[in-house]
Formats: sequence, C-alpha cells, structure tokens
Amino acid sequence: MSAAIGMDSRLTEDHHESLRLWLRLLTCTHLVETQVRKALAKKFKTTLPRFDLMAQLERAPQGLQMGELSRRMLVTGGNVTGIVDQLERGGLLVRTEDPADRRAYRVKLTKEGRRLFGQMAAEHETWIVKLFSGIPKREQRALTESLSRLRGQLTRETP
Amino acid sequence: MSAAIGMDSRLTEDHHESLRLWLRLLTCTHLVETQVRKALAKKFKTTLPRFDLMAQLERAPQGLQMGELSRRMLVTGGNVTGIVDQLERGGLLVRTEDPADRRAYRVKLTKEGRRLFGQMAAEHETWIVKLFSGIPKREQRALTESLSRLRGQLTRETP
DNA sequence: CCCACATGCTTTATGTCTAAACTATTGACA
DNA sequence: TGTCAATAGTTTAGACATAAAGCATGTGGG
Repeated sequence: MSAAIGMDSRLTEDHHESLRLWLRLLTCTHLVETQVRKALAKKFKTTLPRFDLMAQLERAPQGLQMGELSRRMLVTGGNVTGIVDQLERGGLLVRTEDPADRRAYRVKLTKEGRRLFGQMAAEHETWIVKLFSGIPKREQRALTESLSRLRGQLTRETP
Repeated sequence: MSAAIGMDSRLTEDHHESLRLWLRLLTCTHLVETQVRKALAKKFKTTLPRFDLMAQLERAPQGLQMGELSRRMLVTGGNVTGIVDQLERGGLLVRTEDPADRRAYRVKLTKEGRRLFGQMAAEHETWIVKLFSGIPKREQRALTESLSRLRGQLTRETP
C-alpha cells in the first residue's frame, strides 16, 4: 500500500516534470520572440514572420513554391499568401511563373530584398548571440542536442 | 594571420551555435503548441489562450486583476480583455468588483469554469507527458534547469 | 485641497495564424 | 482519351496578438 502511494506520487512528479519543462520552453521562446520582434520593428520596421520568410528564400536562390515555404515555416498556406503579398508589395520579392507547373509560382527575393535581408540577418545574429550569452557554449550545445531529439520525436510520431 | 582566421571562424561557429539553438527552441515550441492546440479544439472546442487564462485563475481562488493576468501570461492588456470577454460570455468566469479599487476587477472562475478546467487540465497533462515521453526524465530535468537559467537571463537583463 | 501624473482597463488599427471552402491545374488510370 | 482525385494556391471567417490612444480612478507633493 505504501508502495502504491509511492508509485502514485512518482507518477505525479514525472507528470509535473514534463509540464514544467513545457512551460519553461514556452516562456523562453516567448521572451526571446518578444525581444526580437521589438528589435525588428524598431530597427527595420518589419515583422518576424516577414524576416523568417525572407530567410527561407535567401537559402534558395532558385526560388521556392508557396507550399514549400508553408512546410518550412510550419504555417498554413493561407498565411504564406498574406505574408508574400506584403513583401511583394514592398518590392522585396517576386512571384515568377514555374515553367513546369502552371498552378505554382517560384517566389524569389529581389536584389533589394537580398540587400535588406543581408543587413537584417547580421543584426539579428548579434541580437540572438547576446540574448543567449548567459548560457555557456557547452550548455548551449547540450540544449540544442536535446531539443533536436525532441524535434525528432515530435515530427516522426503523432500522425 | 592564420590565428586571426581561426578566431574568426570560431566566432562564426559560436554565432551559429546560438542561432541553431534558437531555431530548435522555436521549432519544438511550435510543434508542441500545434499538437496541443488541435487537441484542445477537437476535444473541448476551445483554444490555448483560453486554457492558459483559466489555468492562471485556477491557482488564484481569490481572483486576479486583468493586469495581473496580463503580466503572468506575458501578453498585453488589450489581449486579456478579449479573452476574458469570451470566457465570460461562455459563463466560465466572472468579473467581480474589486472592493479596494474601483478601476479594477477581480476575475474569478465560476463553478462551471472550475469543473470544465479540471477535465481539460487532466487531459492536457497526459498529452504533454506523451509528447515528451521520448526524452528520458533525467534529460528533461537537465533541459528544464538550463531553460530556467536562460529565463533568468532574459528577464533580469535587457530593460 | 488640487493638480499632475500614474495606474487599470478598454478600444482601435493592423498584422499574424488557423481551418475550411473555393478555383485552377495536374496526372493517373480505366 | 475522358474523368476524377490529388495538388498548388487563394479566399473567408474568426481568434490571437501588439502598440498606441483614450477613459476613469487613484495618489502624492505643493
């Protein structure tokens, strides 16, 4: 009977451990995001989703389809439509025809888009490095490693 | 000269390490959030922000002011107004007068709100435990510990 | 006392974000 | 070849989220 109680409380502790980890994850992400969002707004009058989308395009000089952007950014297609619309209006990217599929576009950064993204990425990197500077590099590597394993769990399973 | 090059590349690696960590953090949070959001919608026809707000109130039987909710949830006041509006419309909480300050409310869960939250919290906990079940408990504790330190960095500094 | 400023909350304008319905094109297969 | 499900993208309705401005109440120094 005391063994049963012991098991129960251990189970509860395990549960709380996962919940606690989840809340920490959420809080840290939120805090970093807020800082970066404010810095992007202040320095470049832009937003985090726009920056993220441009970052995806930067790595793909041949351009990306809308659906590919959607998958890489982990957001829905309709969302990508809106963000691309705004960046296109601002002259930072263009929708070009996909020669192989008349339903699809190839979205590419313009010269101006590449120029601006270069500036933003450099600043962005220094902000991130500064925000994480309190964590030793060794610990950062360990964190990244654990989170990679978690990411694997979360993507491979749970259909 | 080769020493200078060595230092440069080491710096770049450090930068990339922080960026990589940040991207992993963002991705994992996003993946878990998506799962939980979908489960809450499917099982309880509700949303994550509403669940979070109710969770704050559950721990404060005497009620919380709007501003206190805003601070604890790390969102702006206007946002809290909207979410409280909806939960109040649904009969899950009430705004009661604060006897000491006529500008403020004390927001409290109703009996129905407590009942429903109890159900949701139990399911929520099992979802989270399941999502993190691929990470050994020892590693979860280490992750939580590192993230706590990061949270400290992020809240204490950067005014 | 009273006035200036701070605080608690709401409103407004704008930008994400999702789910679901819709259009157009593709491609497989009977 | 004709049909029909799958795919690429957009649109729509609704919920979050912020920043900034506005309203009401509290508070402290002259």
